[in-house]
Amino acid sequence: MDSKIFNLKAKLEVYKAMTNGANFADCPVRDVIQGISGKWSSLLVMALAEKPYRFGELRRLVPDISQRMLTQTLYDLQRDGYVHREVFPTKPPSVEYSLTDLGRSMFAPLQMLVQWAELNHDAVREARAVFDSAQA
Amino acid sequence: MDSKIFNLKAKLEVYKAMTNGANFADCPVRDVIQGISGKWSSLLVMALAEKPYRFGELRRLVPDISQRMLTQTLYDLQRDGYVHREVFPTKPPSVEYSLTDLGRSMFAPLQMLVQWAELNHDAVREARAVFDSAQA
DNA sequence: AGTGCTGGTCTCTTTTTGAGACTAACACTT
DNA sequence: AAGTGTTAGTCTCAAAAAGAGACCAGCACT
Repeated sequence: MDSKIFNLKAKLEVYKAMTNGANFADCPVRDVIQGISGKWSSLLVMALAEKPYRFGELRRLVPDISQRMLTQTLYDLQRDGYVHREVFPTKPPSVEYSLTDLGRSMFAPLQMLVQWAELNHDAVREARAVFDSAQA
Repeated sequence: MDSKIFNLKAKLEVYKAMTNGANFADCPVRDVIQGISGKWSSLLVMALAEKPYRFGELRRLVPDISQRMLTQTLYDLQRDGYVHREVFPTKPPSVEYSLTDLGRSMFAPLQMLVQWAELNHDAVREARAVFDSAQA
């Protein structure tokens, strides 16, 4: 019998209707936030907010990023319009990455979060310690 | 000969020394940011900022999260002290998730970023369109 | 000729995530 | 009493993403 399955489907439709306009599935905010919430994105934006950097400089500045992820994250940031990539015809050619106006504009609120992180690092670390010892 | 390797190692030490105090490898900010920069973390914090939710409600609110990732992200947020988890002895037992004071405190700067995302969604989308057509 | 620099790409392995079946204990319906 | 529904998860397996490291071209310096 698929009466069970049918009922389930009906319920799902109800849920969909109930949450329409209030759910987060097709949210423009998500579209933007996901682009900057990657593991390395915010870090690179923070670095580039200080000053433009070359590829190798960034690699040395963030030693535990793989070259592969550095390339890709910079590519993604460039695609979303946060970062400008400029190739200089030196030998060997060098590539400089810098924030665009959009990137700088996005860095402003990001910096709020970074400041919060600085101030509350200890609180988070203690929360972890408490939680871990409670679990044990 | 490993003179090549030796030189490389020496250089790496130099780089390490050069960037000490200025690199991002052991940054307390990173420690905090990474915890909230996951794919689902900020989204769930945003939802819980509105009001407390139960497990199933969150799942319906964010239809494209897997149950597995919902469980795990909530666990991580709880461990870092952003989220409080309370089990009610109903039948079947229900579990309510809510933001802690730390969570609400973190949501304040996060909201700045969300507002920026709302305002600049179109700019990002256009940057992508421009970039993609330039690549083609 | 050998070594280094540049900014990558390619391949392989490990980790993370997603999809979906499955659970226990109880309530309500039939 | 059997069947269905609810709850908040866990478990397993497949797919996607990330990390590690070799490799590349082109030129400079020794």
